[in-house]
Amino acid sequence: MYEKLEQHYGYLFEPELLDAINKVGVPRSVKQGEKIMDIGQTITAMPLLFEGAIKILREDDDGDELLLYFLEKGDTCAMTFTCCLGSGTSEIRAIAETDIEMMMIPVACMDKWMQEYRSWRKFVLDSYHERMHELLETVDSIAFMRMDERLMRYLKDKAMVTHDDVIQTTHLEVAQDMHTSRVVISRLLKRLEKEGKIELNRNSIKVLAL
DNA sequence: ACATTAAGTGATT
DNA sequence: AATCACTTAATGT
Repeated sequence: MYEKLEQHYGYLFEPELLDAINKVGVPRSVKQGEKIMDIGQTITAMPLLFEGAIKILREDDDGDELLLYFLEKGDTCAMTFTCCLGSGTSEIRAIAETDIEMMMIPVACMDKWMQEYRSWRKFVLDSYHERMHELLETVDSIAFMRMDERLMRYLKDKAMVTHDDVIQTTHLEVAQDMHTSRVVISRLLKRLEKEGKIELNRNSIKVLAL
């Protein structure tokens, strides 16, 4: 496990910190589609991602979902930071977009290391900043972009995090992530295909314009 | 062969 | 852009 830690975070953290992480961190692997965290659940640990991607969702009153952003290797979840200061319960849902390998760090350590390690402090602050930025981009896309632009952004994003230009999904799933109806997505996808930006097949979408 | 699920389409708001 | 109603296509049993 230490090798993975060093491989993915060695350039960020000093050896002592890597040791400390290795000591308290609990390795965890999650299969694709599994729920990692749900709304209202108490947060006890923060994830350090080694492999795979996680999608972060918000839920409305009717139980409909909305994709906020993806987490990738080297990322960590900003929600865990806020929980340390506030309620301790999650405001978001996290689902494994692909198979995941990560390490869970107890929130207590996370707090302690903030004072002890400059590199950790920088890592946490940078991550927070990055998440905030991504969140704003998502807000922008919802508020200012047309649906077709938004859809294209979604597809590119998804292709990016899975490292595959062929996205395995259904129109319905896309619609739910974007909080719209399947019919709308089907129509837009059809149009994007005619424009030569994507290729459609049952249960898969190939993104050409990367 | 039949049921189920995914995707395409016209019409209406 | 959302919803309804309906069709067609693909896939599982």
